[in-house]
Amino acid sequence: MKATLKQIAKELGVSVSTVSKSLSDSPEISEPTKIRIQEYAKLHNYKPNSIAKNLKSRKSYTIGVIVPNILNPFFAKVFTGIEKVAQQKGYNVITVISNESTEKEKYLIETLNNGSIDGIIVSIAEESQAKHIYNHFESTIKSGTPIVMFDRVSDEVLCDKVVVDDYDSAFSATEFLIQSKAKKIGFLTTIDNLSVGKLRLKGYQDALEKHKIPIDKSTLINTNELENFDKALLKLIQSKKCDALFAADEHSATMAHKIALKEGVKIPKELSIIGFADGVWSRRLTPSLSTVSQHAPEIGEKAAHLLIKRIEKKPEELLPFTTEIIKTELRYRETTNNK
Amino acid sequence: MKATLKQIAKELGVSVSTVSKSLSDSPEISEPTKIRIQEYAKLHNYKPNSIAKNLKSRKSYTIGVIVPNILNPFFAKVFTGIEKVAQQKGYNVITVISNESTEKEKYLIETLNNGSIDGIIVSIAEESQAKHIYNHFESTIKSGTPIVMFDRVSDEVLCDKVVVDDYDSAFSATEFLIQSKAKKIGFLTTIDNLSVGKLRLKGYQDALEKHKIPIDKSTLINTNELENFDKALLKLIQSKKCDALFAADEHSATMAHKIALKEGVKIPKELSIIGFADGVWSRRLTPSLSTVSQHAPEIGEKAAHLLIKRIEKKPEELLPFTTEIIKTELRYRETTNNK
DNA sequence: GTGAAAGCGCTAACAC
DNA sequence: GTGTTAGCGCTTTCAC
Repeated sequence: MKATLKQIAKELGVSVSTVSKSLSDSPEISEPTKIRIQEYAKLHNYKPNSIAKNLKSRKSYTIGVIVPNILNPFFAKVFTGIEKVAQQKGYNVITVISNESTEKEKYLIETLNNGSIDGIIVSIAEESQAKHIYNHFESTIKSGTPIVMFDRVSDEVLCDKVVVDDYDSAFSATEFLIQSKAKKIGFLTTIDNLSVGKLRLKGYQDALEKHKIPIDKSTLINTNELENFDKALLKLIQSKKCDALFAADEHSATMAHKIALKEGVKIPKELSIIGFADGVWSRRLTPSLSTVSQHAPEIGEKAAHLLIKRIEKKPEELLPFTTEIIKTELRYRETTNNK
Repeated sequence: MKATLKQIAKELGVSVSTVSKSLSDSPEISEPTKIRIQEYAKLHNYKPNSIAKNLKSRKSYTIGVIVPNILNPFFAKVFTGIEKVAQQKGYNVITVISNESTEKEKYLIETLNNGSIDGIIVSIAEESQAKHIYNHFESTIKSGTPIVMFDRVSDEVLCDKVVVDDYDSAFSATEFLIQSKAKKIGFLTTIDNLSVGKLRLKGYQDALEKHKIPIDKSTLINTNELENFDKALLKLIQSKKCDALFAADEHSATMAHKIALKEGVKIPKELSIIGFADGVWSRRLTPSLSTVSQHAPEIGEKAAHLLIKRIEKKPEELLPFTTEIIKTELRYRETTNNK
């Protein structure tokens, strides 16, 4: 059914190599035969079989992407960036979901690393970060498959990385709250066992310290068990201890928003909220949520560029590993007292 | 670097086929050699090159997925369903984004259909639906690559489909509003040129008709130009003509929510809202949004099952094309007057 | 200018 | 039990 070089060759009474050369417009072949063959190929809708080409070239022109959860709009946005660049550079993207599980992550990376991909872009599963299990990445790299990590990365693995300035942005966001006269700023997180979660907490703490504000542990909610988190948050908001909250992730930010409104707390008059969040939804909330925006598509683009650069480098040139930092942006919306 | 059958064969002084057979545990080979070879392979971390296998078997064990926009949580959720089933059945998923453009859709489907995928799952780009351009799908199917369409499908293309009962659910949702004593129910849509958009409008109209409620065109906002939509919606809400709104898509549903609150309209006392929407965010709004839930992951699972079934069928057995309908569910949250 | 042949890594029918 | 061979579809070197 599908046209192949062989069939075309047979049909036109020439050799396979003549057809191959004609279709790649080689100067070796005479114009008339080239034209004859090209027209025949077009007519029969010939498409070179990419699998055969890949086998020949020992490249798959495919990159594997492992994300913990595509429903998180941050990862979905990063993905659009990856896909865009891959597209431009002629690569396909195979996407798989680790579901935050180390076992699945291991399994996926091993199945991908069998020739079907030229390199991998990954954001580490929560479980792997919590338990510091990274050897599956190391063995993959050792086998010759390059890896680029983004957002959730590990110092223990030598590879290219793309991260956000989590520490700095948490610091600035906290400082912004201080400067807009917040007296007591609470911190909310459900991602305390992630690399990014720790950095955000540190940024918050250091900002308070810089302004000589003592840290009150009772205004810090720090659990990744969502039900307990919600209960603790309700109590904190009912206590009216805080006049501002900094949220390290989407769940805490939106829950703070929701519970405060439910409890009749005026936002931002009585309570300001800033949170890490992506996607259009922070704008859709009423009042709309002030956020730290992570430029997720750029992260994806950068990661794809780094990976493809490493895939396409000549073996002799060695490329030092880099860590790219994408700047965040504070988006002052309606849950903060802006000038 | 990477182990191949050839290398192993050379190293152990046996033939390639002996190695191949040993590794697939063929009974043809004696236990001692099998064990010797298997151990050597494990030691050197041998992995069969899937590209070579695919070339041999003329299958890629990969399915292509074309979505208009992965940032829409509906598509992200469908994707999780596809990925899950693919995973189970040993298939990879190559995901590409048409960005609602016919040209991109055409380009993508053609590049995918070169041997790198065994079949395609697609939700049609808006432009293609608006202009009724479907020949790229037809030619792909004719070339022997099966397609499964979901959500945005076309009667003009013969293939398997998975859809939601858009008409029925719009009908029931409207009827629910009528029964909860709404006097004037407006209709909002920004997806009027999509197949699903038309069905939802029809369901709304027929529900009104059944209850002998005249349709007032001035309460119907129907434009896919978002800025105009928002302006018209603001006017409609300010006019206080309606005491209920049915929204055919996420944008209209959330904008109605946002504008109503901004205008001081009490939800649901003065205005009820039901909308088509997916993802956790409708719950995060205050008041939380009542929705028509589309069971998106199930749609993806079903689509993947249908596609793989068709891919793996023997050529001699013909499989009639089916259209699966996934039931929706009304989620009564806080923007409606529930019993 | 055209074609034969080798080879990418693998499988499998067929010798021996 | 093990090896030889052919072939999946393609590219590319080398002969003619």
